[in-house]
Amino acid sequence: MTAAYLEKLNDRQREAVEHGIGLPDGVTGGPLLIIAGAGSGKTNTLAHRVGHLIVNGADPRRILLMTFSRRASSEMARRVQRICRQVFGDNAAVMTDAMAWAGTFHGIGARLLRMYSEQIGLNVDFTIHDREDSADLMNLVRHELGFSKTESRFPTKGTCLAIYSRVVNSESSINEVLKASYTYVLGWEEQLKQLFAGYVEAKQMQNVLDYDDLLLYWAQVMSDPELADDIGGRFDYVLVDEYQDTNRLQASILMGLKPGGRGLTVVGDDAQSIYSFRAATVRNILDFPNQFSPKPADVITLDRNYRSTQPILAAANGVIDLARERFTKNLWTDRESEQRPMLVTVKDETDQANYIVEQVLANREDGMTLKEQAVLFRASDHSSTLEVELTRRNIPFVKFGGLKFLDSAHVKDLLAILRFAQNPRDRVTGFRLLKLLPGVGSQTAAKILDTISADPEPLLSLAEIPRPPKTGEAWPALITLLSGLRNADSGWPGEVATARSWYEPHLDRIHEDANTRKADLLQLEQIAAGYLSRERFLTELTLDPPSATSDQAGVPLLDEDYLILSTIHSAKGQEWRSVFMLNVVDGCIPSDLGVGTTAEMEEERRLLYVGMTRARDNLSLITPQRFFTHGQNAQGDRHVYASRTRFIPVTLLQYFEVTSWPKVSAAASERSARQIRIDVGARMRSMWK
DNA sequence: TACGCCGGTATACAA
DNA sequence: TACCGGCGTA
Repeated sequence: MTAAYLEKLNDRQREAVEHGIGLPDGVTGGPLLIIAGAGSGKTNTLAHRVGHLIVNGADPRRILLMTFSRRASSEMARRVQRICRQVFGDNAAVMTDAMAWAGTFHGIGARLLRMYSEQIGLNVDFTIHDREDSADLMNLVRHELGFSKTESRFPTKGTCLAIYSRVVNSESSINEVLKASYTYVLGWEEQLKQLFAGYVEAKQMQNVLDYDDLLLYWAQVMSDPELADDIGGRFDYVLVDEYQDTNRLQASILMGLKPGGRGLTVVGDDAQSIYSFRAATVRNILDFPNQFSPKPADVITLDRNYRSTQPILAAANGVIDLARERFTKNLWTDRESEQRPMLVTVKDETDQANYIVEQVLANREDGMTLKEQAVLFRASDHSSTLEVELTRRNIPFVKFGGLKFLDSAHVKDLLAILRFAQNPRDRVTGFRLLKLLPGVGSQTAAKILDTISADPEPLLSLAEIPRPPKTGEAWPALITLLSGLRNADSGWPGEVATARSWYEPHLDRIHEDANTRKADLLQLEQIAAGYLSRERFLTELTLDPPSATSDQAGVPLLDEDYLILSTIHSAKGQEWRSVFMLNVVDGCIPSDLGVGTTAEMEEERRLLYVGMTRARDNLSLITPQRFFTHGQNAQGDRHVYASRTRFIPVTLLQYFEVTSWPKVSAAASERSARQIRIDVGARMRSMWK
């Protein structure tokens, strides 16, 4: 019996889907590595494998499926269901809804840690710090230890956290990390050790975990043979997507879950490894097969690309061919096209924006919707000029990546109320909340938090301490609010509205533009309504923040047509008919910040490759001759004259249609710039003669 | 001790 | 630019 859905796969894909399934007596197959190039049907193949497992009798509750983001996770679930429907009909949803263990590494980690909290001595009500909270806590400890007043400058909170995070995620020593990436702080090694010890202690006292803890605690749990057996025994199959972007800690967890590799499948593409700043290491995927003995993992390579036209692929292959180290083969396709990708020179960022608007509208005239087109860039702020132009021309767009809704102060304030109610030992949150009151600064807040955290019921003791001077009526109002939240008076999600109505007067007092911010708070309240409980809301919002300003359900924009703006990182796994890449110049790609080592440079090259391989039919790389930069060095804001990215040397130009825009006026404007019509300088000088 | 002002300096991408 | 620490004032 051959299922119909298998017929649509190519031989390699089918091999990957069927690997180890249908063995006698329900024996689970050995470890499998699928090397899947860009556009090779990776998601589809993995979804088919999961679907095929379920169709062949695997228990969906015992499948662990880890993806890179929740967006990827829900896309996967959708496809699995579609596949299962071909066999189970309308009952398919019952099977796929039972796939409770699909999510990100961090999300799954958080769930398991809550489940096993008692066994590992963790309070089940732990809250999770996002990056900013973690940095703030690091800063508190940094102050306590007196490192903020050192003679020569101690690294900032952000740098400290970055170092700490890398040490944890790469499973290496501080010394190794400093030598590799932070040589300029090598002199602070001892102090950093002290700081990190204090940071870890503070987190434990306050019952908070940071992102890294979710993996670190999980890995620690897996080092206990009994617990490892118990957790690993929950799952017959473990599948991991985007394995090239996992770090050593994640690999350790995986090996703990399935030491022999039975039922283990990982999928990835070393040419698309772009997350080393999060300590991801391409070695994970390269070394995967030989982790197992006596027989290494089977490897299946998917190198047929179904996405891009041949000329686009030729150009992308040309770029990645120049990489120092390569492991995967070139991709191939039979999608012929006459149209080579464009390499367009424009005068500056304004012209870059104008060119894109013109092309996007022209494409739409030709029947391509805005949603089928995307503009990609290296760093979030590269799109600002374009955003202004799109807004001016009334072209709707949604931006992925970069600064998010959740990062704005007023949203964090409102969340702080809920988080403090959930975990009143969280000092960072407590500080944020208390400092909203008039007349309360760091000193007063610290005293209050010191006092109440000594009590087994901090929120109850808050009501008993003397009212801090200068707080007026704001103090009893806060007490009422928090005790209401503690007793769950308004229930969920009603308490979000309660918190909001408490916060709004403070918002008015603190911010000039209170009204625009209030709209965000209403939106947050809507989002909250989609979650089952306060704990779920806070956890999932922290682990998987909306990746775009309009990423939430219920926003009318989702029904409309809009252009996609995205960082290259956020564009991972996606595709569009037409792709524009901004600022394909040295200084942007490669970023002038990230070119310290060869490894970093190579990652920048892969980043360009990832961006280019998102395109199906049209690809335009744009190189402004000059672009605006701010404050990266002593000169501050200034224009920089740019040249084409070093990743496209002259030898690769054959793959592109090289042109400039606007066609006519480029030469003309250059002429007029050279021709001086009035000598202003001379006039100024003559004023004083 | 809260808070606004000022000058120096870091450093994107993101679960 | 945006943040951070230091300083002066209420």
